[in-house]
Amino acid sequence: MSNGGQPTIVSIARRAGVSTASVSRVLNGQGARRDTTERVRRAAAELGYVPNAVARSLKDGRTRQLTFAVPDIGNPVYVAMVRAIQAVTKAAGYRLLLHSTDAVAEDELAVLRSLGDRTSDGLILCPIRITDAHLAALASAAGPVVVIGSLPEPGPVDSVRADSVAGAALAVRHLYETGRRRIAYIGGPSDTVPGHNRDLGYRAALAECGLPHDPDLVVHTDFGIEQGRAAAERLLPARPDAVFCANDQLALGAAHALLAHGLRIPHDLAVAGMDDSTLAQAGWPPLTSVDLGSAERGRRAARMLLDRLEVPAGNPLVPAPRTTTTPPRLVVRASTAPATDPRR
Amino acid sequence: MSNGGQPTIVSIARRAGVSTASVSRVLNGQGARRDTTERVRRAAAELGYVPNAVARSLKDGRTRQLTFAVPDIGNPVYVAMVRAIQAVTKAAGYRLLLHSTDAVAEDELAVLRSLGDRTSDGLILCPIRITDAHLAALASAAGPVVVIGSLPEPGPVDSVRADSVAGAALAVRHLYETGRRRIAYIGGPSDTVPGHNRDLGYRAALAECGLPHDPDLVVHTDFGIEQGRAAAERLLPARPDAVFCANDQLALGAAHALLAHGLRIPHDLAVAGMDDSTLAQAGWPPLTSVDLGSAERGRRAARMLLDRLEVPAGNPLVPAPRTTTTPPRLVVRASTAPATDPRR
DNA sequence: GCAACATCTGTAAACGATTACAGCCGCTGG
DNA sequence: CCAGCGGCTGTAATCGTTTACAGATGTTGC
Repeated sequence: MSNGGQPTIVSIARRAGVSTASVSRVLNGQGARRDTTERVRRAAAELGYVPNAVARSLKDGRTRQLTFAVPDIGNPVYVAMVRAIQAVTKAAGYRLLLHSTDAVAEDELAVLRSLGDRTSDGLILCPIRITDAHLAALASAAGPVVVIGSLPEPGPVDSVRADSVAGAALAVRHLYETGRRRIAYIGGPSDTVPGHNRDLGYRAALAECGLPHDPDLVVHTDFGIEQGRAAAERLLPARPDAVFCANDQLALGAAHALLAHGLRIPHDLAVAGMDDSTLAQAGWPPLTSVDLGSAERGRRAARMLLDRLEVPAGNPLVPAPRTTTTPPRLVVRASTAPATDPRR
Repeated sequence: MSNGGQPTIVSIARRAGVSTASVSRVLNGQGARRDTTERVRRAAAELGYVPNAVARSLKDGRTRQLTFAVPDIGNPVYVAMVRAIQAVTKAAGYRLLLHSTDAVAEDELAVLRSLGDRTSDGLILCPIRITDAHLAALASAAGPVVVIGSLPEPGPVDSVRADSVAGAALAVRHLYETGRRRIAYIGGPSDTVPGHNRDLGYRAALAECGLPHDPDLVVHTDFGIEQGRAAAERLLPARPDAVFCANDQLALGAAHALLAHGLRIPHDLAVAGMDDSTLAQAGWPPLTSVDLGSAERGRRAARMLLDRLEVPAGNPLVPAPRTTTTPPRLVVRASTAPATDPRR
């Protein structure tokens, strides 16, 4: 044996005194004479044989591996996706390759290209911005891809998106309905898709509620707890009675800043975030947030990908790319209880 | 082309009018005539050739993939490990397969066995308990394994452990030094290695500080925010002046319960957790915690694994398994500032 | 102009599995 | 007793790469 001593189908064949074809057949449940079957089974067991997945992959052109390219595993939103995806793929007998892109576009494109190396059977890509280069690369991808994020319609591939416009509006409307009138906004970087859309939702809901859009009540910054803290500091002079944040991290930071100033939440100011990550429950007081369905998006993306892979053999009809949207859901917690005096 | 239209080394050879050997050589940087080199390069570019990693793996017996078997990606501690591992493997040109075991021993053993399928070149295993079956499987693993966790000495494989005994002691001593005398403990399941060790550290530090071990001040439960809340409720009648928790999740839950009772942190009670995960910073007030070096453990595990893999060819000397321990580090935050009246 | 040598190139054999095909065997029925 | 048939089995090709070896080509020096 030229390899590391690992038994192969050949060693089994020799030991059992049969051909490699028979070994393969027995081990894969094809018919064989009782005698042969037994000898092969025994030899395999004695040698502790484990089939070489690489060789098998080469033969039948599939690896039973899927890749998930995620921008930042530090963010609980993506953790939720990883979990959901992992659960689906595991159940379907696929392994999961985790690729961290660090939100670098060049890296995302590299992953897309590397689909051609046949290392995995499909890819779930979660880009934070979508450039023309992305669209081009998606259109000519060497295998099935599902994008988690918002592609222009009609997209080149399957995609799952969150409705963050509606989600943001849900939160703002809720703040309005609980009596808030000076609703500040801490937004993420507006050149990202989520950053931009949440912005839109904020403005739309303000308009709908008949509230003016006051630039003094808006701050844009990067996502992060520390950034939320700093942003809240900058907003305080404008005397908001509520702060809506594009993200739970920002909301948590903002809440800390407010509490540090001796303000009471929700008595003096309400705080709401987005994503409904574990951070929202972890906050004090627990934060109202909007669940954009991260886990659900992961689940759906994984399913769509598997659907593409499990086309019954000899079916050349490739269905057109589909897009699905997960509905947002408002999760009300203590941080947005109505102000004690509704007329304040 | 019998496959999905993917160009292979054969298509390039045909197009460039050379043999496959030449193509391979050119593409792998071996010497070749200028003319040949150019023709091959051009043909490859025109066809958009990407080498088939599966075939290559089969040939040279390595996949450049590593597996990380993690109990629960929901836990920030493991997220930190995944991140650190991913960073190291990526830099070394390895892909990372993430396998979620859901802390099921049977599943951990299955991963260990599946090392034999040559899907990945090595495994980082993070078991939550270690049984004899684990030890046996480790000893006969089909490839290099690094365990993150505490193996009996001398271990069958490389391992990286945290010193949670010392870590817990650090926290308890800190509480003592800031004037606390009735230090309660919310522990994790004591049949897990971390659960057990943190327990030991708590007791040791109490003894060292000359404090009695009062069973009324101790509660054991599962890890989780909700569990922390419930546990704190049960502790209150015993009138502790500090709560040390085996985990940030527990600490966060406990803090919530205390605040909900109108108690002030740290004025009335100090709270400290362990792991120094993002939850600790997210808490209000920000929680003192003990960094057990999750990221560092991930990093070291990855490095040790790579060390095993990159043995200069033809070196049959396999070094004995090594064990390394990451030192704990106390991170003091607002939740354990000294009580206002030091004599209370 | 030719020998000696260096450099490049092609042929073919691996890697470990699956599988089409053909051959062999034993059985059944006439 | 033999044709025909069905079930097992073995041989060999295949997946896409890398690489040892041998053969071809070119270069240099005399």
